[in-house]
Amino acid sequence: MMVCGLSTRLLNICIASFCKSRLLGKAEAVIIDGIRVGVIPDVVTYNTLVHAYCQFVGVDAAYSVIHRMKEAGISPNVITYNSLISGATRNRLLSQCLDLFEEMLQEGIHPNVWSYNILMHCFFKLGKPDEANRVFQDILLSDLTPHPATFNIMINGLCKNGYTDNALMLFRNLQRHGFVPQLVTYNILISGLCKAHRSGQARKILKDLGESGHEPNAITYTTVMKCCFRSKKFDQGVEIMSEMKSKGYTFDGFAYCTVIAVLVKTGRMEGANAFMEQMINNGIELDLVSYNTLLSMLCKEGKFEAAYKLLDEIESGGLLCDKYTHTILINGLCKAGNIAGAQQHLHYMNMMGFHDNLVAFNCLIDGLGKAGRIDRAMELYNSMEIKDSFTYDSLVLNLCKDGRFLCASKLMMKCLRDGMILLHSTRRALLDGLCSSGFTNEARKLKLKFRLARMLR
DNA sequence: CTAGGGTTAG
Repeated sequence: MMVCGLSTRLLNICIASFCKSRLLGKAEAVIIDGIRVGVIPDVVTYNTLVHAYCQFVGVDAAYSVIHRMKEAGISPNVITYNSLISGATRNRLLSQCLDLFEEMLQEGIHPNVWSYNILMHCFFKLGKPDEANRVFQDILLSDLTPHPATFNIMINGLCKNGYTDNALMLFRNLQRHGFVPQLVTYNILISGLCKAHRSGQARKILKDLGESGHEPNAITYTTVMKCCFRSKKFDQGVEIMSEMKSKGYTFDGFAYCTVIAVLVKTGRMEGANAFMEQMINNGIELDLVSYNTLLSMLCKEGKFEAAYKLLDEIESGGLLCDKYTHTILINGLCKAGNIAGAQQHLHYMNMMGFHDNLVAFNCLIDGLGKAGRIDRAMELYNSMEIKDSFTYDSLVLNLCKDGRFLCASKLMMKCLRDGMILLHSTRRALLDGLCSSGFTNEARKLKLKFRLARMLR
């Protein structure tokens, strides 16, 4: 018996190692081999497998493992279900999350605090902060002991759903009640505040972090670096990067992509190329985001042959191009003046099931407008179900450039009715255009509407 | 079962 238990433990270590390296086939083979020589897999074996399938394949594949474990006479436990629910959350499948939760209760398995943490995270991820808050309150009122992650998930969810102030308030309140923030907590807040354009508060939290005894890690540095770049403090951003290097942090794919993207965006191609080379030489495995970053580099340099080749390379490597990949190429083609190529790729993108990629449509609208084909841009606009302020900005500006101020003005009115306020420069171009072509009344009317819209905001 | 950082358009 003792020997058998030990063997199962060894089996589990072996399975975990294969699963970590995404070698699910090998993990399965080891289980079969083990059974042949009398090593019986236990609930931990199956849970490891369920978790790996959730992460690398999908919840449905993981679910079929559950059938197999039941057949083998092993009952799933709370950890099995937590893995499944967490997998469904990653894939934004809310109804599946709730179904699994229900199923767990029906199986007589008691959810633990992690089950509720995952559920909260799920509600936040799907933009339902009220539901998440209800779960949070339930945890506090129940006899479960909240885990520090419970608070972190709550603070992060509030930030991501636009409730930065509530997140800060919760943070301070918790501190008053003896909650000791972890490094993650600081990272969550710094990121949230940066994204909400509250760099003053972000700096304050960064200072708190420095005084807390925690050492900022690579995630902290990447977050702050991104914040610098967004507020156009490029030198400061690069400085942070070298500080990160000198402290010996691994400069990982996240950090590299942050820096390379900003170098590409600001046209510093030598630097971008140098870092890309460094990233590859350092043996960092390229994932889809890195490939997308590389693609944006090639497009900016006008190397479209290489760009198309990269698409094939991505897919033959087993990755699937996402909406970013398509948008980057379509935008690149537009900016290079190859509208036909952009249209062709948009068509391809639709065929691949990305009809809802608004950013790509906006790129083509802008490209068509800049190429003097504003009527074709309007046609495309009319065929679109969803539009945003980027759509209107491009159209209004290009209509103005074409001298069609009344048409532009009509579109502007539609925006205002929908509660959108366009860029100051766009509004200026339209007002100036209307005035100089004698439509002073129209301009006056529009100005009044702008003022009203501002008041209603 | 473990929350946090990276890629797209005006």
